[in-house]
Amino acid sequence: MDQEGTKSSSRNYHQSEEDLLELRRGPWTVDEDFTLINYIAHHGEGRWNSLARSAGLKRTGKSCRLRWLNYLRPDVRRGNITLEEQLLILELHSRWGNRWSKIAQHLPGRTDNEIKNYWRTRVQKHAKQLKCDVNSKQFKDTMRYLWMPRLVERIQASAAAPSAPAPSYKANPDVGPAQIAPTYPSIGWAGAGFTRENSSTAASSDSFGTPASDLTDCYNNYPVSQGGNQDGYDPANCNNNQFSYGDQSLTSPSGFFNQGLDFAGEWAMNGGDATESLWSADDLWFLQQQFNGNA
DNA sequence: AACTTAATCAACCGCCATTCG
DNA sequence: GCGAATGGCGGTTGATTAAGT
Repeated sequence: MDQEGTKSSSRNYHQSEEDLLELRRGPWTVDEDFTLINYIAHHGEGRWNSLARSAGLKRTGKSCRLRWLNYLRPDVRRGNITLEEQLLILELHSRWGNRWSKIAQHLPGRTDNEIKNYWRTRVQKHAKQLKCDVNSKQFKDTMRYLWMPRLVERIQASAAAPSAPAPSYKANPDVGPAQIAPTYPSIGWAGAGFTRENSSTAASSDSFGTPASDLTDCYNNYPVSQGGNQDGYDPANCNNNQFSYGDQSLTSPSGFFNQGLDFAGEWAMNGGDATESLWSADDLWFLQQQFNGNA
């Protein structure tokens, strides 16, 4: 068992290891950060417990590792999750579930913790609003046939003309002159002009009504699609003019969400206000009716 | 302005798998 | 081969901040 486990399990019986070593807990100070960064710069990562001791940090190795990986690492991206990242998270989560670390590997600079937080605070919130389980088929269909197309539409609209009304969404949409190549970071957008400095501003909002970045630069840096990866995730489904998910069609198999797609299109035709949350009161009413009628 | 509620996210917890001696 | 140490992961908590009343 690890140090923390030993510590917590013995807490009620005798003086804990934490007390003996006067281990610190809670938020990291600037000095601690500096010490950790400095030590890793000279000695590298790994062997976290001994690293913590050698560096003179009164922290557990776990705590040091977490602080480094989630916050101090130089390639950690901070700031709002972009539309593309949201789309990717939804897509990958539909494939792998709560495999946060695995999902994070496909979002350069994002940590599993950040993605996990995003999912819990944003996605699960909407499941709650819809009074359905986040793992239910209904909610998954909502994501796949309504939510993700909206994201795609917003990405396309932003790329085509950031200030113009968004085009209506259609299954197998023809993007037009924007010619975005919606490949995923897992297969190549890593780094390409996509840094902390240029990525996250509060210029617009995401599909949940939370701030998102100005995406124009990101599209310009999309690489040409490459082949499928080892996880069986085939980005070839995304060519230069279309965005589709696997089955090439965004028509719900049951027809359950086709109406939803229609109103998503209307939503877009009405301008898709950048400050609007994903679900308006009408949307919620509509979806709840759908759930109640189809549950 | 004061208070309450909601949202966010850094940090911790506990478990499991792997590595090490 | 075995037990301890360590690393890694997903789940949860709690402090802080923002928004609403």
